[in-house]
Amino acid sequence: MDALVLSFKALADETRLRILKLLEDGELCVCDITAALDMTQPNISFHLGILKEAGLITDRRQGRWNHYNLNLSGMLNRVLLPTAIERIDGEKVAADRLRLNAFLDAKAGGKACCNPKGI
Amino acid sequence: MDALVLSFKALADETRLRILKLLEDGELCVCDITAALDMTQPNISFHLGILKEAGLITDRRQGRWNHYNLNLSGMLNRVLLPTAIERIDGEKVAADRLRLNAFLDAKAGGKACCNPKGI
DNA sequence: TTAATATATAAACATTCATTTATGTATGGA
DNA sequence: TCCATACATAAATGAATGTTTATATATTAA
Repeated sequence: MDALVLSFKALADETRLRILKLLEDGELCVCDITAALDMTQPNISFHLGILKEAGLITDRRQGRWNHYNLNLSGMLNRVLLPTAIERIDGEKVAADRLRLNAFLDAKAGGKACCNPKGI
Repeated sequence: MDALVLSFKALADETRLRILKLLEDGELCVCDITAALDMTQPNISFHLGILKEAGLITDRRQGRWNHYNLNLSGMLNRVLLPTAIERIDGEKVAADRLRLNAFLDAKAGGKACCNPKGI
């Protein structure tokens, strides 16, 4: 039962649902998510830690980047993740997408990853 | 998204999962649940309030008794409740069932509802 | 090898949540 | 009408959680 509580606790937070929603379209690194949600990096790392601890996401280290992905393995995750993601919506989610795209564009423009605007 | 967070918050607590598990077999009044979980009555009422607020259970007042039921209406509940209840298990759940049955037997024996042992 | 980048971790603080104790309210029986 | 019962609500406390600020670690580039 503990694992079940851990999963529900991880899902019981708006910030973490917003992160899962972004991951629906594929893996992202911490700086992508930080830019998209417009929050501090340690805060995002904290929430990613909780999602990972609950087994809802996996991480893949590559150099200094840590890429996070949805973990769709296991019966519980295959029920909970689509059920949740399907219902995550609203103004914040739309704004997250806009900021993420702007950030990814800046990255593609050849600038540094976590500081694409050179600030 | 708020309603979704509310649902997950309600499910993210062991005590509330134990209550849902008991309700799987049919409606119960507050004193039944209080006896089964061996907790204080205001604490049980607190948790029932959160489950009701999240729409996971309904209540039916009859005289001085308030009977609570699983609310299986709505797509989200029809996914979440079975998914959760199916996975709620362990020693505490077994002990809850034993205490509940003892309490229901005492009630059937003609004693007062919330104080079947006359203490 | 020095500096910058990406991320994690730690400490401090604020907030939310669970639990207990105490009290209020409504219902039904004596 | 009075009392006991079933439950809810309020206040107080303690524990868990989220957020920020500061710092540490690891990797890459210059």
